[in-house]
Amino acid sequence: MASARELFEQKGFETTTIDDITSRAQVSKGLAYHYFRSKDDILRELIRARLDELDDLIERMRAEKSAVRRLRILVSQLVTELTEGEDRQRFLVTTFLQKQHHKLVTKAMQQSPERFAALQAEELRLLADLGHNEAEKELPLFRATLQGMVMLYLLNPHGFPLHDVGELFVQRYTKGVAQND
Amino acid sequence: MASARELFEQKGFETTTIDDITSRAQVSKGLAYHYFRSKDDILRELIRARLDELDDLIERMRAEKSAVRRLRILVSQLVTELTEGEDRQRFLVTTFLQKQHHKLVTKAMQQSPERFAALQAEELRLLADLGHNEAEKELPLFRATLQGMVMLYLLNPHGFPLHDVGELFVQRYTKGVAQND
Amino acid sequence: MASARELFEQKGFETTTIDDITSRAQVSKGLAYHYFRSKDDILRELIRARLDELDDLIERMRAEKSAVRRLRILVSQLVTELTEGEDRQRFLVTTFLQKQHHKLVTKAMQQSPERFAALQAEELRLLADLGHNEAEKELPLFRATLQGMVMLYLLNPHGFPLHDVGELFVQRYTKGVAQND
Amino acid sequence: MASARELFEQKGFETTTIDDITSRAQVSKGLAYHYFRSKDDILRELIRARLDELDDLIERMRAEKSAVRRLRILVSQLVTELTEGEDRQRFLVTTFLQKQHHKLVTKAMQQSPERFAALQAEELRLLADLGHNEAEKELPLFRATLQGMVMLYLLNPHGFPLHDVGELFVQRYTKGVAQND
DNA sequence: CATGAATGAGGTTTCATTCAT
DNA sequence: GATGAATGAAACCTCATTCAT
Repeated sequence: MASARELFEQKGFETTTIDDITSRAQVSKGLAYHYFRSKDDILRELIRARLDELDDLIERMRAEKSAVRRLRILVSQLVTELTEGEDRQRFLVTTFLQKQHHKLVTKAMQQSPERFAALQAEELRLLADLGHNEAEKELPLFRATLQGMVMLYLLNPHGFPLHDVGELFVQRYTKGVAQND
Repeated sequence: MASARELFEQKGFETTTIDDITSRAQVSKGLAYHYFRSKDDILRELIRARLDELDDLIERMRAEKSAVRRLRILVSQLVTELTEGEDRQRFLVTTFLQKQHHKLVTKAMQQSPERFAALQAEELRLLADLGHNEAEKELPLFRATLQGMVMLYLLNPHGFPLHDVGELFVQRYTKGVAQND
Repeated sequence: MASARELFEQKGFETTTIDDITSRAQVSKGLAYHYFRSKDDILRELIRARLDELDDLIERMRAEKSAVRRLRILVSQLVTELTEGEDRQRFLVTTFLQKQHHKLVTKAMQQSPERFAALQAEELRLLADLGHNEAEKELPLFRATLQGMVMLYLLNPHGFPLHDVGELFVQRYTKGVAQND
Repeated sequence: MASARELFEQKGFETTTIDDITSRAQVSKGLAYHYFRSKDDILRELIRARLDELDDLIERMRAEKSAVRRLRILVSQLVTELTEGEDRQRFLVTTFLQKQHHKLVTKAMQQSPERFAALQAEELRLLADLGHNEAEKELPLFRATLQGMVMLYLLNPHGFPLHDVGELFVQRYTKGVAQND
């Protein structure tokens, strides 16, 4: 799975062959099919593993009391993931977008829908705690800006001032909130 | 090219075969190679055609005096493109993101770099006219939010209130600006 | 198709590879798939071609007036096919029998069901003309014996006196019938 | 062996995998190779087991005095085997026919050639007792009809009146023979 | 300008068999 | 006896590309 992930990230799913994967992992081609039913199945497992990581983020946000610090957790998670695993994020975004993977992605996401509900709940609570009286209305815009930061960075890493924009984003959403709230 | 575009949008580039394209276009396989050097070449041409469309947007923004209306042009262009050509936008975003297309995309973009400079200039002017004294600093965040709207809509068209968010976005950026400014 | 037929007859369908077929036919593997959708499709076409040959037999029986001579046509057709194309008959019988080919065979047969009706009509007429007042009742036994000759010959060509048994079969069914009827 | 037999009968020998067999039998793949040298070896054993069953038939014919009843034993054995184990018979016939199994079949048959001699002797005695003065000459035709009944039934079970034809066959061969002979 | 037959490298997948445990 | 991870050869099939016509 590690080999597959690295190659998918570097060359894309369709462009990576089973041979690529198994020879990088130093196992036989047959073994791959002993553990995975198909190439698609490998992708499925990778996505599942990725979604599992969300739980950690949710946990950390739940544990933190201060709204401002929760916002910082969210933003710094995003910044870290991007700067440390640019290719990975690129791969994930394109995979989730591509229509031909839609079924596969949907199925993987439905395996634990409560995860997404929990994340959304955390985000709503965050916005409310930051002083928004219409958190539901604000949420999509809030999310859009975060997601857009990801996108613009991925499209042109050197041309997008990720840290600065992140900081600006935090400032904008914490204006008028006591740092220790 | 129309057939290719439709198929790329529906099934993705790698998954679409020359046979798919030519049989949809009701021409022979040989003819495709009479006009295009390779499958990649078809993609190249499609991207070029797409980038040409940017000029129109720039032109319309240049022609409009009111900053608020210019902002509305930008947002409504985005909304229209998304709602009328969801698949197309999805395809474009993924193509631009994917590493294996990077060379191809870069080359297409370098064929007229002034285009992007012009668009950026328009956006800066817009922000300044809307009252931002540090337009350069604001621009990335401004763009991120727009780009993020695109992304969230593409990831889940029915779950993202595109029109509402667009409206909210316009309001936020026009706060304190006279409508006829 | 000729190469495929020969190889299927010699080595069986599953045991014959596309490579076997194309290298015997001295064409590329790709070409086989230009004309046939799959390996199964090749088999389908071969069966169809075989069934077409039935028409010739039916025609010859229709043209002949004498019942005895018609019986001789039927038997000698069987003998000739067996002695001249032992492997071919073996292949056909096993193909028609095998459950995994059932769908394929059924479909091929349904493409012209009138053929089998015509053959059956000819056989009934033959039995009636040979003096059987209950031709319908006799037909299955008549056919069984013919089919059994095929089988026993195929199971052990050198151990089964095909010509003698054929002659005996003709005699038994023409007993009491004037040679010139 | 039971799992193998059932699967071979349903899907054919080549189409059945060792995995199919062992997972149906709920044992490990390794265990299959502990008991059988190869997949072919499993088939070999199955054929041997089948041939052993012939002894029972021979025994029952030897034990019966009345020729007519012996004939009935033979025919009813055939009818029972067909109606109760259609797939099995189909599989056996195709296996014996297929050239690629020839060696294997031949070897299995040579392990007790006396069996076939005994059966043939019984059949000859039967024909003689039924009043045929040239039993040797009649035998192939006699066998052909029986074998043909098997074939026609297997080719189209619902379309072939097995019981009626069996009865007609018995009548024809017992014409003029006292029932208690 | 137009066709489609032809190629062949390379892709995914299957499977009998082996072997360390 | 029993397991199942591991192998690798070989199967079917795909497809971008070429080229004679």
